[in-house]
Formats: sequence, C-alpha cells, structure tokens
Amino acid sequence: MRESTELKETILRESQELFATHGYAGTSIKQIAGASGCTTAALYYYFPEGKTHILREAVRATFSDKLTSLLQVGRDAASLGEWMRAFGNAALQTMRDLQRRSNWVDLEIHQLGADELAAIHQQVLGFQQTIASEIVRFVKDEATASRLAWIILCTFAGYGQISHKRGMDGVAEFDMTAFVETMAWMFEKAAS
Amino acid sequence: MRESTELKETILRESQELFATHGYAGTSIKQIAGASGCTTAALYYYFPEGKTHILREAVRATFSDKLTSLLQVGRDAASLGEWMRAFGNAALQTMRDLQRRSNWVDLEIHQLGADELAAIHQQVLGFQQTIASEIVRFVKDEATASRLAWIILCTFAGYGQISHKRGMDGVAEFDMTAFVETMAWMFEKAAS
DNA sequence: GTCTATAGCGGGATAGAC
DNA sequence: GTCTATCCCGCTATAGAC
Repeated sequence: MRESTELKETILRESQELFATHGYAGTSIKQIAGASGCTTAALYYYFPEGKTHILREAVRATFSDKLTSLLQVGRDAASLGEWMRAFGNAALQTMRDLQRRSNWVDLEIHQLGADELAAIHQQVLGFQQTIASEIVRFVKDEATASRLAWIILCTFAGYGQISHKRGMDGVAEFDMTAFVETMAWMFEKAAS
Repeated sequence: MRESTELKETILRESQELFATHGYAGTSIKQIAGASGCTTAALYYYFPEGKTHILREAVRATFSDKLTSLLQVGRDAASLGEWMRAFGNAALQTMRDLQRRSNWVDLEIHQLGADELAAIHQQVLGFQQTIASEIVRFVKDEATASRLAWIILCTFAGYGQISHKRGMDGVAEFDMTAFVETMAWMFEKAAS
C-alpha cells in the first residue's frame, strides 16, 4: 500500500511544491518526474491529458484547505480584541503559507475550468464565513460580522503577500506581534 | 523622436503587459518582439544580456510608482473616517491595478539582484510612509500612525489580490463601496 | 539600429518494450 | 504500471548582412 498507487499523490505533492517555487510555466514535466522519482512517461499514466491535467488537479488540492484547525484558538475569547489576539498570529501564519503555496495559480486562471474556479471561490468564501461566524457574537448583527470578516480576511491576505512574497519580514514595525496587537486594539474599539 | 530610440521603451511597456498576463516564464521573447513590432534580434541590441535583462528592467519600471496622485484626495478631511472615505476608493483601484501588474514578479524574486529587490522594498515602504504621513494628524502619535498605515496597506493589498486576481468581484458584500464604508467606520472609531 | 537565418538546447508528448 | 527511446516543436541566443 505504500509503494504502488501512491505515485499519483507523490506527483501531485511535488508538483505543488515546484509550482509554488517556479510557477506553472516555469516548471517542466521533466522536473516533476525527477522530483517524483519516475519518468515523464509515468506522468501520462496518471494524468493522460498532460501537463494541464496536473495543473488542474494541483489547483484543486491547493485550495482544499479549511480553517477548522484555527477555530479552536479563539473559542473562549471574551471580546473581539481578545479574539483577534488569540486568532491573529495563527491566522497570519496560515495565510502566509497559503499565499506561498497558491500564488502561482493567479497566472493560470485562464487555463482553469469552472470546477477549479469554483473550488477557489469556495475556499475564499469559506474563510470569510468562518471568520464571520466566529466574530458575530461580538458585534451587533450578522451583516456587520460579514463585512468585518471581509476586512479581516483581506488584511491577513495582504500581510501574507507583503510579508512573505516580497520579503519584507525584517522591516521595522512590521513584525507579526505588533501587527496583531494593533489589529486587536482596533477591532476592540470597533466592537464597542 | 517618435520612431527611433523609443523602441526600447516600447519593448519594456509590452513586456510588462505580457508578463502581467502570462508571467515571465510564460512569455517568450518572440511574443515580446511581436508585440513590440520588431524581431528578437533587436531585443538583444537594447538588452544585451537577454531575457533576464528585460526581466530586471521591467521590475524596476513596474515598481517605480508613487502614490502622489492619491495624496490630494484626502487633504481636507476632518477625521480619519472621512479621510478613509475619500482615499479608499481611489486607493483600492490603484492597489488592484498594481496587483495585476506586479503579481508575476513574486515568482521571479530569486532572479533579481539587490537593486531590484531594493526598488520593490522601497515602493512598499514608500506607500506605507505616505499613508502614515497623511493620517498622523488624526491619531495621537507617529508610532500609531505608522502601525495603522501598515494595516491599511495590507488591507488594500489583500483586497486587490482577492478582488482582482481571484475574480471575486461579483461576490455579495464585497463591492468596493461597502468595503470602504466599513473601513471608514472602523478607523473613525480607532482614532477617537 | 534592425533584419534574416540558423544553431543548439530543452520543452511536451508518445510508441512500444517489459 | 513504469521504463527507454525518440519525435517534433518552440525557445533563447547569436552571426553576419544591410
């Protein structure tokens, strides 16, 4: 059970890693085969439609994440600020990692079918709704929670982008702790 | 003055457009030559080091933007919320456009030299400092302004990413007006 | 300064053996 | 299921004419 049909999963896993680093167009099927420990011919056994076939399955795999593991963190927070403080660091890490793994997809949107696009939108919406459902108890109604959740999501996504992708990590006043602290302070006020 | 040495500028302009659409690895020098109305050999007259040479100059050109044109908008705002309302829509547009034009760069970071990396960091820092200098009059000190400016920048960047690149434009409660309005409401409270 | 022509390499893909 | 061997194409880059 370890040797055989796991090759497909290995190919998918290695593809995602290579795509994250070099992009889809910048990754050759020979590289994928090499990283997966097989030849290019083997790729066509599992992905008969070729490189674009790998692309589509890699997109699905990349966007199947959920935020469930993060949900526990802020469960017993007594205020929105407290929730943000508990949730923030973990979420920023998660978003930064997601950013790293999914950035290449944006350049290949035109290659995707409705299914893959739906998976992407589903993840974004899922994140937003998860956040909204967690913070709704701190604000006056669901509409407010929904709008604030969009802002939280965008802020975390933007942090992930600027921090990881553009390598601003070392810049003064941009460390995660201060960032989360400021967010907590601001949302505490917003909920009052 | 129109015909001759403008070819270099044309090549750079068309390259940026092609890179934004297909990425660097997904764009061939033949495409660049075609879009610029010349042959590949001509590219090597202006960019003797080849495709990576075009890459580096395109990065410099892409990250030379300033936010100066946006500064006027919020000049006579009387509060942070009012400033956000005035500044927000224009800034979100700008960030979304910048996002579109610069996303491909993230995959080519490893190809860049210190000069290009510095240009990128300089733009990000410039944006943050510009925002900070505009909002400092609404908050209690410069440190607060600086931290809020980081949050504003990240939020706008994240909006640009999610909205443009992942095609969430049509999603309910995510339109720019509502987004800016919520930001204005929140920052109004934060400054009080 | 810009072209034509082409070298040389690496890309995606496939036929057929095992 | 996986490999060897190979095809054909498009890519980057360059030499030399104009």
